[in-house]
Amino acid sequence: MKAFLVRIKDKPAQEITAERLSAREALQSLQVGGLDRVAAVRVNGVPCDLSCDLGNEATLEPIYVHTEEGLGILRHSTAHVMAMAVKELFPGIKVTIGPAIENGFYYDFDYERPLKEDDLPAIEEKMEEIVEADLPFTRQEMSSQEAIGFFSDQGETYKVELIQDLGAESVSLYSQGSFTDLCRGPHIPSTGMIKAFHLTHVAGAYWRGDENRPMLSRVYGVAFSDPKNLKKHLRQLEEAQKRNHVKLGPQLGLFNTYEEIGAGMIVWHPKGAMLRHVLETFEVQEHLKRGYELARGPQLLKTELWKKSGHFENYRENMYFTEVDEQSYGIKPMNCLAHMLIYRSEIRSYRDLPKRYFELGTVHRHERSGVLHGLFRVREFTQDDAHIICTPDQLNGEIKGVLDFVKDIMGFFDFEYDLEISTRPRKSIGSDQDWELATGALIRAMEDNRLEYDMNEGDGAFYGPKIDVKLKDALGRSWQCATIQCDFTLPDKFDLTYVDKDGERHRPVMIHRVILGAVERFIGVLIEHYAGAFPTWLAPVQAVVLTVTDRNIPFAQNVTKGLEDADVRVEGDFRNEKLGFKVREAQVQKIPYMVIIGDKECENNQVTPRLKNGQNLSPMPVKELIDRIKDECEQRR
RNA sequence: GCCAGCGUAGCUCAGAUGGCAGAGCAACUGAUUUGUAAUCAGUAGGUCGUCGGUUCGACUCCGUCCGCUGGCUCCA
Repeated sequence: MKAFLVRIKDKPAQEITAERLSAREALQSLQVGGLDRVAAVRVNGVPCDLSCDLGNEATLEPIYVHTEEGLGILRHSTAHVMAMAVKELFPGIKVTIGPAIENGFYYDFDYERPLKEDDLPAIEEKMEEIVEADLPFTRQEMSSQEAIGFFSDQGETYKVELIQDLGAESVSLYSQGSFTDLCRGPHIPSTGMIKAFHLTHVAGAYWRGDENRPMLSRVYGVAFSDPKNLKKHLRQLEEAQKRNHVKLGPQLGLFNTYEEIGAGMIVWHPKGAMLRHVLETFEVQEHLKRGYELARGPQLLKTELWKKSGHFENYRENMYFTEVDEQSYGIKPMNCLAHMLIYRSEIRSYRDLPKRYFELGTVHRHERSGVLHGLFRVREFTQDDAHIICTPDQLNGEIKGVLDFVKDIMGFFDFEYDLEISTRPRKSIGSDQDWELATGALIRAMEDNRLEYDMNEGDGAFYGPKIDVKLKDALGRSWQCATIQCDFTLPDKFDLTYVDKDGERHRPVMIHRVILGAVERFIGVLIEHYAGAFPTWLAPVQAVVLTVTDRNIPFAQNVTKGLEDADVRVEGDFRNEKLGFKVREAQVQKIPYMVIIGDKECENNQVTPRLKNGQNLSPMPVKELIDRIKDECEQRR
């Protein structure tokens, strides 16, 4: 018999004498409630199975299945259940990896044919059986060599590869029923804890994300500790779908794509073009306020220049080329080159720096066809791009300035965002020293501004490291918007200089940066953020004048004219229809103000505004409405 | 690019197993003159994404191309 000293975190310890003691037994004797809802347990901070044996002293924290961490474990276990079901249904199929992910789980399989959506019901049915059977998850340790033998015998070559790559002495295996998987764990006690799950979709996925390796079948699913939560989740997905900019955009007359024009090319309809115009005007103002100068380069630049900059060498696959008068030209995928030449067109003094050139620059990039998506990934887009050329001493201050700019704009739109620093990619130019310097500058600026960030190794631009700002769409997918990139190489390649106090020429450094990122993508995020109901200052149509009857048309025309003259973006709906019909249409179009004109209004020379939330304002003179709208525009509400 | 799903009227969608292409909304015409989310009636509208094949016959089956959607390490 041994003595075990156990406690729940922050509670008094209890001594238990036993031959051996599992975490479950300890929790029982510590009288922890709701044990049937405990997915796993932290033992001295390490996540473990409930069945794990404790050492002689242990601080325990139960992980309940409804918590985020508990759900992750439940989902991971559900992935194992799915793998078991799939192996039973498709003999000879190979399992690979199956982690829990945000909002669900997946498992990748290799089979003689790709799995299809039609296969899912059968898999779900089989999973149901496994859950019903309430099979316990059991863990065993095995030496890597033994485990390799074990999986080789089953033909599970991917597992063998994983174990070899791990390079550990021993590995852990988890089994439920006849199914055994290589896994770190922990897992839920038994399959019966899975109260609700649903397989959502299948997709192809390369083994280890590498397109040179086999294409696997990935099955995605969700799992919950309570069927109610599954229903809730599915409802939320439906709600998110209503915000989908790919649907809303064309419905609201903002933009469309045309098969006959080409993939990844957006056509802006009048309302969308107006929205862009408002946003771009705002952008220009915000830049001018912050000491940027406007600049503008052409779409076509000689291929020779792209060779000089390194784009031809490093970015060619993403570029379009054409020939003009037997000269090769490249369509710009970035805006920097013209700005370099603008800088170089004069001798620059240290007194002139920093130079900040801003351009709403339209670029073309050849994105792979499969990644195109609505406004979020397109082949032609406009960046709110700027290049800051400064002395090395100014670099930190300039980066911090841009970070503040980003914070202002994102705060202005009420966006939450994540920050990421990306480091040197395999295909890149420049010396190690410059890369270190540049990466260090980014990290320092982040830390000076006390910002939290993730590291994304090897994902930088070919000419320098970058800070990325990521926003989430309605479905929780994150998209890069703002980015700040340090560049020591282009100033070198273009021999940019400034004359310093010492009278000598020195090399400036450069920052590439965008705030919104691509106007297209940003508008996509905006549409989803506002669910298409834009605030007054952004709304392409701010007001629609609605007549009750034909008698009211002359006055309504006056009102419309008055609003137009005051630069309100207004439309008139004088059709011979019932008011309810016209209100409905304006509502569906999410127009901020409906201006109702009936006999009463005509008599009193007033208008009755109806807000898109359904609220009626009391009748007022047109002037008052104009002031109200103007005020909202000024305050950008 | 690769894997899966999808493409029928301007929009949303029906159209078992191959046998003359349908509805609602929108559009147009007329009636109605309307007070806060759909007034009524009529008319018109389609090379079933493209091109090719199989077949007596293809929206339907096969192939090609075009386009759209989801996904392509959140690491056992």
